[in-house]
Amino acid sequence: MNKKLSINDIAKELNVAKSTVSFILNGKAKEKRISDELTEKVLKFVQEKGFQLNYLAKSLSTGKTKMICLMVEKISDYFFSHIAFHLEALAYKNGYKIIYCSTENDPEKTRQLITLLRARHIDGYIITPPKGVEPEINALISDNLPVVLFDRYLPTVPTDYVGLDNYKGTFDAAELLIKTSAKKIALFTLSSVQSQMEERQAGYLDAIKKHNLKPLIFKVPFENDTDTTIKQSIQFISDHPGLDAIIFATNYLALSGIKAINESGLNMPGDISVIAFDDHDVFNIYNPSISAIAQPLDEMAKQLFKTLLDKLENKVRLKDVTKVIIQPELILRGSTKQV
Amino acid sequence: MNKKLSINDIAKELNVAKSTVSFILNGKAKEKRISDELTEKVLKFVQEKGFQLNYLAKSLSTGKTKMICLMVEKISDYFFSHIAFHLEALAYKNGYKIIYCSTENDPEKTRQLITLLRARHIDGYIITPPKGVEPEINALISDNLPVVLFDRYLPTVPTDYVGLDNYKGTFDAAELLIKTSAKKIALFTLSSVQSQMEERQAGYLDAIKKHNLKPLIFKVPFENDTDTTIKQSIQFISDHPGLDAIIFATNYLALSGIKAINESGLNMPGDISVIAFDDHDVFNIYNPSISAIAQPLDEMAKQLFKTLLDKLENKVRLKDVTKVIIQPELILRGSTKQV
DNA sequence: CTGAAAGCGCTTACAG
DNA sequence: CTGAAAGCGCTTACAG
Repeated sequence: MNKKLSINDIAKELNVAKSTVSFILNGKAKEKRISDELTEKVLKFVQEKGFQLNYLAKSLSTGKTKMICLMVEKISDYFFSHIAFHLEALAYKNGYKIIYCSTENDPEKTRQLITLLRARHIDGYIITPPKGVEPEINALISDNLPVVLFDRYLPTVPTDYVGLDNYKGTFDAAELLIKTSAKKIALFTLSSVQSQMEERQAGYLDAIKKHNLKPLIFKVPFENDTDTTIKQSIQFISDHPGLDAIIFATNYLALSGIKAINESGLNMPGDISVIAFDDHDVFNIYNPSISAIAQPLDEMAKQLFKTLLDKLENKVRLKDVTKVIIQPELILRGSTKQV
Repeated sequence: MNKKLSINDIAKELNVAKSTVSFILNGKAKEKRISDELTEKVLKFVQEKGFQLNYLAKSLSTGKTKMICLMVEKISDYFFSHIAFHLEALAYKNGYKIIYCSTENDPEKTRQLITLLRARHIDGYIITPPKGVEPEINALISDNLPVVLFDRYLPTVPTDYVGLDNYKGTFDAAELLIKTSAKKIALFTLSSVQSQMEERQAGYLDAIKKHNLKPLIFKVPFENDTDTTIKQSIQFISDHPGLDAIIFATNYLALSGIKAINESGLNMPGDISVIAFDDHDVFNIYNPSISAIAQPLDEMAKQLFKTLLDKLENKVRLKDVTKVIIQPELILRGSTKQV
């Protein structure tokens, strides 16, 4: 009873050709001019027996695994785990399974992951790439594997990309703060050369410049743990008296920064206004609630999957490069003064 | 150049038997008494060419895919996404890939997922099961597929389980609150029959009973959205004046509840003490910081993977059932009074 | 150590 | 519509 049924068994049992069964199971009955009667009969039998095609065998002969890889910086991050959830629904609806993995922004680890996954014959890749893996990603592309980068891109890799208009996010946030008459606005960001971080910094700088203010940037070392970031944030705040607003370039920097603001005995938004990049469940719960530049997670996942699927199903030619830039949403809450 | 090398090509190129190459690649050179010289030669060639075994073909003939399924309630939940991250490291180190999916606690969806994954010949399953899928999980087990349940279990399914000592978590939390002389302690939990929720409730009830207090339980409907939960929490709090402590049975209930406490104009811990089940990054950041009954994520993932791997590698017989109960850690922070 | 061979369970031209 | 057959790229007894 443990023995799995195969397409062969079915063919024998029903006295039809193996190929006929295969055609019917793949919905090619009409195309192959197989009688409705026979089609019915086979389908019914398969139903009753609870027969499932062996996907391994199918994959081996078709070359398609119907699996995609979701390679993010860290699957436990709020942003990535939510993208994963939305992506899952879309993938499964279209018959795809998702294998996830975390690069931890380490090029060497990322290279190994790509190698491992290639051996598995994954059909397509969604990747938040660290710098330094350009050759490996280009190799995927030149082997005709669809690759969609997201959240950050690599300038020298000509492939699909889905990401936020990061520049607009910080630009608008800075202008909003200026409208609430903030004069000394800092950006807390990462000491990182990732494209999305550079865009966020550029947006901030341009807004500051436009209004003839002085930029003030605190770069948090990428490898910091939370406690260190909090300590350094407290130090920065005390080194810059009169600081009246902070834009945080990521939500976890915001969480540490808010702790630092509290510990410095400052009030939000009375002493200091705050806007965080990337919304987070708790920003709404916090007291005061925290303003945020939100990335529309659902929309982003949709665009990501659509872009990949178009390639997987050959609706778009592999060589055609699609860039989707999603508009951020500035959500004002209690941590910023009213305009 | 795009054509992938196969084991056949290598055999021809090097003028050796295909089987020899296969043996060498699978580390059976010694066992098969193949000369070191030949082994070297093949390995070197493979290195140079960057040859990768086609895993699909290998899987088809061995019946093993070296893939495991992580089926959780919702991959974007803090707890599950962190388990996913820890599990990933362990899995990859051992040559396994992980396919994730979310049951959303829906038995019908879960059944479909199991069917889909079975067709993919996944080697093993880690599942947080909703009630109602007992037959499907039992079917996996009787087909000799390793299944480890976690976070919650199904009493009628005799298989491995890794979970927290939920009872002890709430029991200790309630006793701690009683020590801080709280008299009117409520439990906010879900209207859910999941085992872990029942254990948490039992722990609370027993501690309350032991100290001759009156239990006070608020069951939040499972299908609530956040805003509804907040509103209902505010209502509950106002319906119960003198409430001086709340234990939240999940971290997201705590987040809503804390919002409700704020909006009710109450102070933590002055008016009301709070302890949340499941720690969360932001509990440490919040002002005041929030006490929590922490699940050791790293330890839990380790035990989960070890339990599964023991079965996958036949270190433990399939029929032997392992139950691992992990001790919670009560982390006291600013939201509870000092003892 | 080698080689030929069967088998894993599918798909897909091809001839009828 | 059917059937025989090759092929996908491996693994693994088996005989030498």
